[in-house]
Amino acid sequence: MQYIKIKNAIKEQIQSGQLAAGTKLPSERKLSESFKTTRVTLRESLSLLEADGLIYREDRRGWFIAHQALRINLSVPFAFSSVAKAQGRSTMTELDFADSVMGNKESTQYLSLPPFTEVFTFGRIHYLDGKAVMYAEHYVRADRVPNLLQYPLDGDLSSLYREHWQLNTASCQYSVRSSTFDDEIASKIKATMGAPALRISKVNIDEAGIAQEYVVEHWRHNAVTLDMAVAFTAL
Amino acid sequence: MQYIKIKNAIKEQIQSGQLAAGTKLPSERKLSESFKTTRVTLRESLSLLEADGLIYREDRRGWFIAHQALRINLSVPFAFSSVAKAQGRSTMTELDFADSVMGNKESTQYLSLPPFTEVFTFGRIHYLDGKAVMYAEHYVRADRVPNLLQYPLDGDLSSLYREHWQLNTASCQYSVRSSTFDDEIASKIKATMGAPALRISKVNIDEAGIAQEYVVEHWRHNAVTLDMAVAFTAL
DNA sequence: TAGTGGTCTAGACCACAGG
DNA sequence: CTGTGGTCTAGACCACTAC
Repeated sequence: MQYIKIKNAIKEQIQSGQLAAGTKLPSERKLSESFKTTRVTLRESLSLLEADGLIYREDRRGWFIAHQALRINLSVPFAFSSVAKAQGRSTMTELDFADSVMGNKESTQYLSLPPFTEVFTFGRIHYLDGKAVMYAEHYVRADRVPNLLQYPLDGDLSSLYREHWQLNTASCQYSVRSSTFDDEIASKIKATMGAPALRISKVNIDEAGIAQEYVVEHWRHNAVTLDMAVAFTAL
Repeated sequence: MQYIKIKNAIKEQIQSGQLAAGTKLPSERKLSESFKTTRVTLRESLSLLEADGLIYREDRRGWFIAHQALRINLSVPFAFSSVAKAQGRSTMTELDFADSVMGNKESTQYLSLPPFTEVFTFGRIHYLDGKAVMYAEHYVRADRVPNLLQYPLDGDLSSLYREHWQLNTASCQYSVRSSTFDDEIASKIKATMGAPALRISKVNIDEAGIAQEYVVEHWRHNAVTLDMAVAFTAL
């Protein structure tokens, strides 16, 4: 099981702090040579480290030392950028597309809308320390946010909703599961198809109990740790 | 990219409902032959399907069609067995080990204990529909549950704590992240080392706000989906 | 243009599972 | 004992990245 040994050797190098996050590893050919093995075996080690979250890859660009995971506390309302800033990380958000469409099955279901209702949908790419770590698909009830698409969609959305339409999120419903990147999303965040991902879906509900936005976030699996506090009401 | 095509072919077979959950796939050699490729490429496809959660493997036994994920709602107190039963699934819990030790760094930290405090620790293997899906490590303040180790530890723990020591969990702190199985845990649940996993850590806190138990759950990544509802107090 | 990662082939040996 | 999955070798070609 030399691929285990290789994995551990690389792991030690990383954890000893020799290598800064974001550093590119040597090429697979060089690594396989220095470990006296073949690329196939070496890639086995790299895949393990990727699954472990210690390294990640950018499609056709190579392997890089992973950054520390961002910690997100789901128990409080949060904006990606402010959470990151509080942890000393830099962020950027990029609008991928925006459109007005007939709601699909998922969005109408989560937003409790009748079929064929208009929804605004848009996709955003989120960067952490210069690296794309998450892709978010948004679905918003069109009747609640008229002309949404005329506003800038690459900033803090909750502020936008509040300022222009007096909408606040009073509660959220989350669903979290492990998944992988499909072809389309992988290419948007320069990941490889099939790479491990964390899928977080979120329904934002206003004070009146009406679901107004449905978001599906696709995270590079090692980029985030979710925290939450739950208080049980007396039974 | 034939491994994509093979992946999709197998995926279709599974999703068309031809194959029941838990069914073993044909051997890798047979599959690679019928897809006219090599085992290396075929295993690439299988790995993708594993990451996708459609199949899983048991070490050296082969590949199996995955069951549907268990949905767990973290917002309410729950027992593994009752949640599963409500979803029509059968469960079993097995005690792996139980011991009294000096708390390690992690457990003393999460339980807010001074160093060198005694804690009870035990491990449990959780089965869903006959398959091992999760391994849980428990750390409990010894002073709160005297003689804990003399009681049966393969049942519902919250009932046990309540009946014998009048302990209730009033709130929980969760932390969720993607990870992989290490050698030890993999072998306990017959997974393979490095297979994708979901790591859920939980601190149970009583009515007085004292942390009494720290639990780390290691889930086969496709075996569970986490739901939660969060209400934000007015700001 | 040179080198890289992504993909693929055609074998091989071993330890373990299951009969 | 047979067949299986786990591991490994020594190549190869292509499309893309980085220069």
